[in-house]
Amino acid sequence: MISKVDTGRNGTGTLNPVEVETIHLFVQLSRALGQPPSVAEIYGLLFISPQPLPQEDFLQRLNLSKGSASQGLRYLQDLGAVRTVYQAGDRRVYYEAVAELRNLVNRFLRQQVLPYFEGSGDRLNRIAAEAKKLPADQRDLAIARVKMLKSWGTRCWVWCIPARFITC
Amino acid sequence: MISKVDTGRNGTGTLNPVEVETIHLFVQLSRALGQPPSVAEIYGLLFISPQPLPQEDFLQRLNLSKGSASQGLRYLQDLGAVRTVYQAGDRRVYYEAVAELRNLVNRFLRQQVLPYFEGSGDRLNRIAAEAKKLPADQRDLAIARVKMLKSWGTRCWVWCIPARFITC
DNA sequence: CAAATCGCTCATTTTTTATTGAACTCACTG
DNA sequence: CAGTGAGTTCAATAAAAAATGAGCGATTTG
Repeated sequence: MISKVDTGRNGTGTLNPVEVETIHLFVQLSRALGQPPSVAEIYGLLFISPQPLPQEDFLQRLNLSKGSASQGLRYLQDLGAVRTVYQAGDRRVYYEAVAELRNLVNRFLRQQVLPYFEGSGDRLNRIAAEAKKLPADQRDLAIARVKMLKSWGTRCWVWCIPARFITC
Repeated sequence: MISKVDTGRNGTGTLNPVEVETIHLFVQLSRALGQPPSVAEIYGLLFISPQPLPQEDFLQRLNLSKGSASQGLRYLQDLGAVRTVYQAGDRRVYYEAVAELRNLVNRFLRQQVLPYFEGSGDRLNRIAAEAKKLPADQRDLAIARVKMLKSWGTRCWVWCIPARFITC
């Protein structure tokens, strides 16, 4: 991946130095955040592209397989990091990056993190119930910790997601 | 891992239900954040423990290997998620969880994320320099995007890290 | 309607990551 | 100073994750 490089405009199957470096940055970042490299490559390329790109571009310019491109784009779309654009007279679906940090962080927290604190199964409430049954020397701390975990869930919202963004 | 369960106080080699559930929650969370399960298990157990624990406890109660416990604890300590406690009359090192969300997030951002935006190699400045050489139709967007990436680095600080925490 | 295009799915393969445990160091202890 | 316990390191192994691509179905085109 990220093998072909040229120095001028991006002909088919090539990446210019700015694209290479940008993609590389996203790939590195993705490691820290536990995201697959192929997804980072896709987002990186879109992030630096002046115009929307069809799937084909990812296959050719990033040397991705059809599967990776398809799944990666879907994942990014679900995450709200990418949106589709319809191009007149072209059957293919074009993609463009949604390049707003706040938006990205919000959605990441909402979709990947919050569920564990507010899962429909209400795991935290179950833990709290169990905690009350513990022997005295463990109970107090356990109850306090569970309360703390609940507050973490709440804090995610308060912290990063201004009211105008809460639409779901 | 997380195999032995009992319902009373935690004898050697066992985990009570609250511990199991808490650990499980952290293990799940760790997936979303790209952290190894063994690290999550260690942190989860410490998080819910009323008193500091020595390495031995992780070997026995979580069934971890010496290597995992040692490396995991070190990793958590480097991250500032765990601190050591000295226990009178015991040669072993005891650990306790640092359970402050802000602290954890700060350190994670500072250590795992920020470096890519402010690396000593100044990757972003190199990208910016390259961007200026691009043909007109790509240059403007590229320059804007690089500026945006720089602002992301800055935003990390402004966002989550009140001045009183910046001590390094 | 046959042929071509686009893109998805998912079983398999490849690659990466995490875990293990034997061998070691260091510091105490009797 | 031999023996023991705590803890680390790191090469080997096991486990998990990511990537691949053949095989589909759906849609368009001539």
